[in-house]
Amino acid sequence: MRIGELAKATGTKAETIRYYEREGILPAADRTAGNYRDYSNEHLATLSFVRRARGLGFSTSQVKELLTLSDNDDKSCSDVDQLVRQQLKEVNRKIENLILLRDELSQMLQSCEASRIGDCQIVERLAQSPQVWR
Amino acid sequence: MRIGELAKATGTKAETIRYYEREGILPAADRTAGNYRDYSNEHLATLSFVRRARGLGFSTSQVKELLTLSDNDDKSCSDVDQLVRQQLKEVNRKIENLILLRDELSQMLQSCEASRIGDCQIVERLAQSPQVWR
DNA sequence: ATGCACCTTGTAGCAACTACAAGGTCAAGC
DNA sequence: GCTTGACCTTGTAGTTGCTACAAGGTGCAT
Repeated sequence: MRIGELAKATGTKAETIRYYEREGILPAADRTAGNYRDYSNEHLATLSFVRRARGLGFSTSQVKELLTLSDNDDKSCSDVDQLVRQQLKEVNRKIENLILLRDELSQMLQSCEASRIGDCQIVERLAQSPQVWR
Repeated sequence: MRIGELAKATGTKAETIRYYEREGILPAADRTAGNYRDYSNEHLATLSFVRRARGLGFSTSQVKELLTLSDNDDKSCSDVDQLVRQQLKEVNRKIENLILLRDELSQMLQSCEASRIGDCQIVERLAQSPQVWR
């Protein structure tokens, strides 16, 4: 299949696929007589894997690692497990930070509500300290 | 104050401050006889504002908007409110996605636990469809 | 006058794409 | 057989928000 078809099948832009090839994430495809890339079902499977892992927040280098790990089956399981665990930790960290952030933002909005009659405090809140800003 | 002092006071690298100046986020400072940047307390307040807003996940262009909004006091409150609301929505979206992601990752780990004796399913799970990957 | 911390500008790098530009290929329609 | 249009090729530059040099200037203490 040609790059456009693969792109459609995986929801990836053709340019991104070429980028993955340049970066060694996706193996290079065969070429047709007219120098078009010609992808196999293995490519399709690999690219799906890559997109899914990226969607789960793995970096491209982690994805590369996952790919090589899944190539040699023995011993790989604990390494893969390790990577997933690390990623899970990272995700939890992000969630916690975002929740703090959400709380701050909604407090800002509430302080705006509260002072409908006067002028809202959002800018002051952002400026944080009670000094007049500008 | 010189750039290093401002940097220390706000927890920003000097290079980042110069970057903000180039990008028009922070107004240019006066210069000393020796061509060093010489910052005022207003700069300090503005930079604190910028860092705080960035820390809350506002993009640099949103920060610029917030800065200009807070410059002309009238009418600004509802616009600021709007920006904060938008940001809050975005943050909630991110949190939801991350929670989905977390669930998937921990399910992966559990399927690994479950099949201690056999080989773990993580790679298969990533590959998603039951086709053999590679 | 010499060392050192600090400053200046300019440029390049990071991640992970995305967006051109300028040109080649291929099938369909007239 | 020739054109049109969709698709493909390579290469390069842009995006966001910094960060990291390199090569040189300033300011102050010893």
